[in-house]
Amino acid sequence: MTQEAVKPVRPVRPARPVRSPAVSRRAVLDAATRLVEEQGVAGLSMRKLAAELGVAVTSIYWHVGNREALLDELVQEMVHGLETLAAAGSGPVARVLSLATGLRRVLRGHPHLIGLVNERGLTPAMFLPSQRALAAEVAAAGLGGTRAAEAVRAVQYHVIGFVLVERHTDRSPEQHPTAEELWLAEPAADTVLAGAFATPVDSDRLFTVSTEALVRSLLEGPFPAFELT
Amino acid sequence: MTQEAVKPVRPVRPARPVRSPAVSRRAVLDAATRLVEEQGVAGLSMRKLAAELGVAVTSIYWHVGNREALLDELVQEMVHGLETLAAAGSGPVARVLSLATGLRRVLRGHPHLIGLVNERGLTPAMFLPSQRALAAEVAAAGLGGTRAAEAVRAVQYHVIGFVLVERHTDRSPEQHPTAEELWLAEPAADTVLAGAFATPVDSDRLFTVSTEALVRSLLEGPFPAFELT
DNA sequence: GCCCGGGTGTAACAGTGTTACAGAAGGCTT
DNA sequence: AAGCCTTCTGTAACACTGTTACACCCGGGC
Repeated sequence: MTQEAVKPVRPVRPARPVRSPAVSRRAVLDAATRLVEEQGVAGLSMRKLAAELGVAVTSIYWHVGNREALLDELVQEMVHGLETLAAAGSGPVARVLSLATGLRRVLRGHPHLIGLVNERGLTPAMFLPSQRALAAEVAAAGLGGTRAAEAVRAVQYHVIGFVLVERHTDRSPEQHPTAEELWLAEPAADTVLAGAFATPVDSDRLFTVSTEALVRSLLEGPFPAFELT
Repeated sequence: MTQEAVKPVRPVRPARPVRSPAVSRRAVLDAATRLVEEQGVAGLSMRKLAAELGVAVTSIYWHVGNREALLDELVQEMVHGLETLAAAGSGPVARVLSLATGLRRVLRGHPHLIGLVNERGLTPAMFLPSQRALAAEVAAAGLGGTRAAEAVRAVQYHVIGFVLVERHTDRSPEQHPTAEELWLAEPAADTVLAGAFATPVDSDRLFTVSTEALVRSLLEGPFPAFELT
């Protein structure tokens, strides 16, 4: 009963390849990664994948079990790529900032997968390595206990949220009126301000400014360091 | 050529109802809203919608034209619901904070649509009303020009990003290890810190803390007010 | 020889969005 | 009154999706 295994939907390990297989699990994952990066998650269909590899659909299912499982695997691989993040610079604020920008850089490298990670509730696992690094820096800044945990989480939410937002605003075909056009259309009281809003968003700068503001306030904020519990 | 209109895929305005229609555009939109709120965006299928209304699929298409157009319409209606946001409280920080929490409240009221808005690149249009309100408060705080625009956008990105993140972490069935479990599993150096991380996230508090930190830093930050350009 | 089991293929099922086409039914013009 | 035109609905299909029941091939162990 414990190991019925009438139909091994997914091989735990291929043991030895008795026959030279037409595709390998690795090849399926690689092709899937390529497809996702080219056409997005919605562009990944099992039949397209099979055709790409010159193989029947069922082979794909044999190797990865499922579309969902396939995506899970892709996500896992990306999460493992997040474990090599280290702070740099001098001073807590600068070091936390370097972690944040590093996070954003990696996340933007996988624009299609980051949404999947979030949808699967894998965000905590994904951020654990960087969470430890962040926690170390925050502790070095003199924070501890609840305050420290809040600061770390605040930075995490800010970074992933920022990337989630800009992931779409990047490639929006500017359907419907842009904020810039809207500001120009209606005569505003403050023309200087309207002009500032009429310029498109500089994501990099906006990220730096907002993150630095957040981090600085969290670390050197109005709450004195001796208030820890 | 300008108005071929061989097949009016979508009626600009129903003029007069020549015959008592089996469904109205309004009814379709309402049923769609209900379906989306119950089963999420993926749960909205044209056939389900038609069955729900006791009508053939083509009628749906006649009234709303498209699934994409239908979703566009739902999004539009939500966006219009965002136009009644006003700042409250005294002091720029408190007033901006009230706007931010108001935004979050409204967004959380439409958890399924907020992702759509972002995917459609409608975020700018969606945030225009609150953007004006935010701009007014930021200006009252003494900021202007580029600095003001950056501050406003930083708050916007922070709020929508936060909601995007918590939208999923809310209803994640805690598959895979939770961050809390991960922190408890591995023996950490700082047990107090680990304990703090082992407690689940209090979204409301985290939002308040992080947003206040961000806003305070943006408005009263290290950049003096006379540095405007 | 036989069989077992890993790996592949054919063909189907149910579901999706979308549309070509045929109608029905009221208001309008002739 | 006859006819047409617009509005609206229904039937049936197309192409596509994820998934699976089933047959098949083929190398290794007995």
